[in-house]
Amino acid sequence: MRAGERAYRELRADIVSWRLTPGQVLGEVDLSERLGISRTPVREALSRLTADGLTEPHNGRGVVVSAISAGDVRALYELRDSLDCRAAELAAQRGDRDTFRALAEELSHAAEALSDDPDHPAYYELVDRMDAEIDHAAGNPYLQQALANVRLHLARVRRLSTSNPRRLAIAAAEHEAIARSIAEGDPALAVATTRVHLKNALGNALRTPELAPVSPVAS
Amino acid sequence: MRAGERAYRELRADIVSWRLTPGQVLGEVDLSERLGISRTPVREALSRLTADGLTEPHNGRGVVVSAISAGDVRALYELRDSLDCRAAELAAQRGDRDTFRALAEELSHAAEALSDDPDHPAYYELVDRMDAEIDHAAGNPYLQQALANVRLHLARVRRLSTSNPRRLAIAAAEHEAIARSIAEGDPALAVATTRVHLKNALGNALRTPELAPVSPVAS
DNA sequence: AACAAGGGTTGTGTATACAAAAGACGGGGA
DNA sequence: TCCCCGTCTTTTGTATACACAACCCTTGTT
Repeated sequence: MRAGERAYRELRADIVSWRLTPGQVLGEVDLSERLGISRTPVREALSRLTADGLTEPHNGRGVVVSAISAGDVRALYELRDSLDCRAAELAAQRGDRDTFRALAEELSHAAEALSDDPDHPAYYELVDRMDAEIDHAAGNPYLQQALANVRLHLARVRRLSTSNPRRLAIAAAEHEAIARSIAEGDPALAVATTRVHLKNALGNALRTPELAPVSPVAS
Repeated sequence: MRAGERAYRELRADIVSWRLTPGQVLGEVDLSERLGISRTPVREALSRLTADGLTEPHNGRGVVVSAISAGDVRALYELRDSLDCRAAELAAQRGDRDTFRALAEELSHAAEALSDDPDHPAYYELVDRMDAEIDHAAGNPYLQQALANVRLHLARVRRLSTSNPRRLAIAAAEHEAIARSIAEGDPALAVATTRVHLKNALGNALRTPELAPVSPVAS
């Protein structure tokens, strides 16, 4: 694989998983030595990260990992509400009903899988698959790209949120409701179920204590 | 100014203004010679353009200017509807009423300015200012960035659309209605007026004959 | 002792050289 | 005559070298 691509994915994973914390300065020389590649692909990776909003230019000198505050989470959910509701609405109009019926069925059995694994990878894989199916059903590449960007930032928040089994069980039921409303081809209901889910998800995300109340200046 | 930044803006302007047409292959060496800079900043500019969606990787070999079809315009307006309506809604909740009252007043007098200039720069400047005020009032940087991306693509379409004075006069009235609903602090009305405007704007944009009916493969 | 000026150090922006990979073209064989 | 394979060219991907700018530390002066 191309070195620049590898560097980008590695750094992105480090940021999303909070191995790199906000305020961390990313110098080109440091990274090129740490990753064993030259500065050129490192520069490419850093400019892509900055375009994604995961890093910010730092006083004209390098880039730093962006902070993410409770206000950012609210703003992200505001945008996500617009995008997810529209995607669900379109999916209900255009999607394949059997696909979403099958997803709803799987989600109804997800409660058992929740207690199996400590990090619940099977559940998150299922949610990711549903997101992908909604994207595909909406059939709108611009909407899809905007959603991908929002999900990137939200993945960062999710790694911080406490994923207690109780909330996950409720979330699974909410996802099932969304899938069923899409399967029934009911756009208005798809919007409503999505909105309900996002309202609860935001409430849960804001319960994260590690979130800075306001965007802190990286010191 | 940095050479990469200049190259990016120049190429972006060329694409948006259709001086570079879809399918045009952008080679790094060609561009570096044409712009009088080395390949390094050219590469940066091209990767940013590709991230914006204005260019696409071409068979693993360089990039080409993206095509934009009637389907793309529909998809863009689907996304724009979600984003603009939400922005107008938030602006109606959070915005400064006097600002939008003043904008509405200016727009009500825009009809006269429409006949003055062949390309109507004063009118478009006013619309851009209103967009900026809505962005500011919404106070959501993520929404703002998503909107900027959509507007970039729509600017490309607008350069192709026939801007007949009749349509522009109607559009000005629609914008005035949006500004007034925001000034009155009525979120639901702001959404409604925005949606009306977008519906008409889409109809006008789709009347552009140069738009490929489906996304053509660049030959 | 504090502040300012200057030099050194560090890091980015750009250019260029080198390497690698992916078509294009031609030759040879069936 | 057509197809396949090898080589060749062209273009991208990566490395490195150089130039310039910003910060920091030191030193001298007030």
